[in-house]
Amino acid sequence: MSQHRHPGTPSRAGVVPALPDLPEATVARLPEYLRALHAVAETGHETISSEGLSAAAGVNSAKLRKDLSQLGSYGTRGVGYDVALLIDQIEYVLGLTQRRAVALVGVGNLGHALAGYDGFATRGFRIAALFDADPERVGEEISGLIVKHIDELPRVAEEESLAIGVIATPAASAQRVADELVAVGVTSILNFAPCVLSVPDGVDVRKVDLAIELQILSFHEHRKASLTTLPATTGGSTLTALPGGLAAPDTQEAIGT
Amino acid sequence: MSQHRHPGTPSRAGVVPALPDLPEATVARLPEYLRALHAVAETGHETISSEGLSAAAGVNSAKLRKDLSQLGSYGTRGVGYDVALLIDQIEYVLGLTQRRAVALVGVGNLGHALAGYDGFATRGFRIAALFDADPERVGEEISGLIVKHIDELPRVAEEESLAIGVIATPAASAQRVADELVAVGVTSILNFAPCVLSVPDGVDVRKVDLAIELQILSFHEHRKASLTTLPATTGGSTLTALPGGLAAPDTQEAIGT
DNA sequence: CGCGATTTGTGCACGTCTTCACAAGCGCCT
DNA sequence: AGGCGCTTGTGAAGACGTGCACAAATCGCG
Repeated sequence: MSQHRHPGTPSRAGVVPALPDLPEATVARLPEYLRALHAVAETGHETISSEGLSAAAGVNSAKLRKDLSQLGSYGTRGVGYDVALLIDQIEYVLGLTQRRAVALVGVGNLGHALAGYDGFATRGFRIAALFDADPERVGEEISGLIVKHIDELPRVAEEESLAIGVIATPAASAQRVADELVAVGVTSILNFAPCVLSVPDGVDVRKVDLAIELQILSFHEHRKASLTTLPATTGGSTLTALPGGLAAPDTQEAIGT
Repeated sequence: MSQHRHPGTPSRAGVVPALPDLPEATVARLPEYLRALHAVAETGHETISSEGLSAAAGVNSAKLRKDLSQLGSYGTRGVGYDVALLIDQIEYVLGLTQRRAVALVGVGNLGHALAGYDGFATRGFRIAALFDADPERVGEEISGLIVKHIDELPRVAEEESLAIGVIATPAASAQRVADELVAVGVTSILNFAPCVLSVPDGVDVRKVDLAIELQILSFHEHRKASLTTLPATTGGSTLTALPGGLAAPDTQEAIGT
């Protein structure tokens, strides 16, 4: 949908800087800005201030301005940013002007959901093929796509231009799949398997581990709990507060694999 | 499985520091160390050096040592770290000595997968209840749990001690669900909906946006592509390299909602 | 018992990221 | 035309995170 047509685009509108190497922190926030901008666009506003957009994106307004200024100066002082123009710029910088093909490997529990996740389709990506190593799953249809055997990866990679791969296999298979993806020319991998992948230079890997996210939250829960119970009791009771440490968790049950 | 019994635990073994406020960056890595440690434990090694563990966790060894030193000194110079002891310590710091109950709201595409994800169960969490607002889904059984209507949240929250909530609803419902979770005492939220949540102070929110991860990868793809094509042609051809900018992506199709 | 090999724990320097604060620029109103 | 209010873009300072390099500590062996 190219409904973003900035009204009075002057002659040199749409000029973008020559992909200056943006700070990673900035790159990681651009997609969030983009999402916020689409939301703003739907409300009908044609411009938005850094204050308004930063609120919608959940960041500090100075940080947002600095981030956007790295793309070039697309704001107007006293007015704000042109929503449609900014959307175009960010999409260009992120390389979303073309719909990128993604290969998804592993159609187990999580892979199944990812294959059906419409957020990929609506935000610049197209799942080009589904793969699995389990012969039982090959042939199955998932949201309009037929699951292929992983051995067909090289053939499919030739037909489509596959640059991005998503790994949703068990950890034990992840490294092997990664190697195969790299072998057919994939240079970006999104890894959902709970393990570290080793890849050659030039290949980017991002990892998403759902359990890790919960464990980080668990830490904060633990901290909040120890903050509210410890200072309440002066000497400490439930968890004995010694000058140098707490009672050992030795007797409690440990959790693990 | 409390099979981690460090052999010769001296009298004051297991003493942990009183939850010093660790740097966020360190906290975010501890779960990764924990996962690597479990992997090492399965190989039978009783101790591991910072070099070996850092390789398994995919980080710099100095960083790992500094991280671990913040928990207290649990390594032995010349030897390394006691695997079982370190597992206990990290699990304690992360608050994983108790299996935490988690409420999952939204059993659509993604929520369905999360409900069946065994990584939660094996790494310290228990999905206590599933909720959805759609009456059609209420009553459905997913991996042993019956989906309840979101209105039953307060009742369930009283029975279980719910401190962590996972939101896997569409973005439009996420804020409302967050408010309801906070209302029943949830103080940590893992948000899969592509939107910013506003919550009171003291409530932690972590966000996972699958499309954003892909968009970040897309940026790097874009950059890699412009690096390999641009320097090849001196003056720039495909993407005209002007002193201040490139040709506009104006004519190309924009992607978005 | 002493020595060398090994590995931890950390001081220090460097780079990155964040935030404040404000000058410069823009549009609108009079 | 001029002034006023609003907003961007950025300099500078500080907080934070990273990685090197090395002293201190421990073990094993002769």
